[in-house]
Amino acid sequence: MRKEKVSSAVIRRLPRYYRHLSDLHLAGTERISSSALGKSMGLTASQIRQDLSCFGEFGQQGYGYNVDKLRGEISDILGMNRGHTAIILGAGNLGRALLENFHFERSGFQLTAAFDVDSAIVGRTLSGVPVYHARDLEEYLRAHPTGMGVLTVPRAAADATAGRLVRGGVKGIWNFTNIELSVAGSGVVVEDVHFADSLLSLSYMISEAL
Amino acid sequence: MRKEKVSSAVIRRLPRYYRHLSDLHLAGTERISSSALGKSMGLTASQIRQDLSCFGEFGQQGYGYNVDKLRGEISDILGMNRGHTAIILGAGNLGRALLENFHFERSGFQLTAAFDVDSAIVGRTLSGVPVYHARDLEEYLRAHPTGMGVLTVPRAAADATAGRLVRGGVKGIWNFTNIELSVAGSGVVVEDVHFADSLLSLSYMISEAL
DNA sequence: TAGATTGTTAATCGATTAACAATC
DNA sequence: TAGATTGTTAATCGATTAACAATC
Repeated sequence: MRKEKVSSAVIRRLPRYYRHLSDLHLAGTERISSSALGKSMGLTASQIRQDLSCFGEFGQQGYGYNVDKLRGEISDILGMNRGHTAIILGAGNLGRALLENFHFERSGFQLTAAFDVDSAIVGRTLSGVPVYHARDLEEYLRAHPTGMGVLTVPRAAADATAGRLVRGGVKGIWNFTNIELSVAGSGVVVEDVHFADSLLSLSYMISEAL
Repeated sequence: MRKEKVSSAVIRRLPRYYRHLSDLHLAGTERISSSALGKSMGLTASQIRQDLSCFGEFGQQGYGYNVDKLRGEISDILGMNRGHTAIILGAGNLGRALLENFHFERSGFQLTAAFDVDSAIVGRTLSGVPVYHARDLEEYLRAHPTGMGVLTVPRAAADATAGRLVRGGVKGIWNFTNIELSVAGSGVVVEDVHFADSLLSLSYMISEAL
């Protein structure tokens, strides 16, 4: 029974399902039951069946799930085959690390451009991606409608840059700056990667264990 | 009423409280009520009071909370003042970006060393942190007991390196590799930063919005 | 004193788990 | 056919929200 509104707990598990199914497929596994998958992922079989039932019926009684078929279904659900485009804002250390090492295309995103203000890199091409001056962002977005912006600018420029992205029509922002963006209500979705928050959670858990 | 076992939902919110209270303090705000803090963070006042009550009583009826005092209490709860030490495993692009740009000390961690196998950087000092050869990890950990390891090695080396860290006595691993480490049950806590999972969640949300 | 706001107990809501008829 | 396993409904568990006496 499909759901119209899927809870964020379920959405957070979808990429994990995708990753585990990809690994299983790579290892040559053809089919798997919810209970076997649950055991390998540390979830209950019930939860897996309940999660999948938000999106449709992908299994077969008495058999389980075809690994590659389910992997494909989940990649569709995640929107990995929609040809999303992305640009990077801020080609400093972190932006460059993502640009040069992260495989955007494996998540279904095509990285089309990077923007910075440093004249030492503006005009160059890094890992096949052209670097433009940040002042030309609006012009670029008009000519090349873009789905998502990776925000790796310095803290001070974060909110202003996010606003420019939103006005330029992006649908989502992958936010690596350690502030909470004030673009709420604009219809744009923001996914935060807060390193500091993550580290502090770890600090808590380490400290508790002592 | 203090709790012995605090839920992970609460733990995830603590760093946000810390960040907001720090901003408020910087902005000169001396006191704040749970309802005002809730409004600015998008939480209910009830939730904030419920969360804090896991750790003690920090407010005053009719007044609210002293911003700087509460900030200090939360930093203690998070273990920010325990002098945790950390090392980085893998000084590639991402490891270097963290090494050179992330302020570990602001989260209470002292970064004492980095490890890599690349002879071009082994022996050098990056941002004040010495880079040793990965083969010397065990020797280092014996001489310098370390609280936490930042795992930024290539995927293929991830699980083996995690095992060496655990046997070397670290209490936690900050895992940037996109695999799930098999160190469960060792008493070591693992905090995952799965870029690809995060991006796929964003992909889902962008795709839904269309 | 009157108003504000806490910490805590009770009520509600949502997510996870268990149970089971349907069926491959 | 018999065994396995699904999708779904019901039961349980936990987290969030509401209410309120206590008190600054």
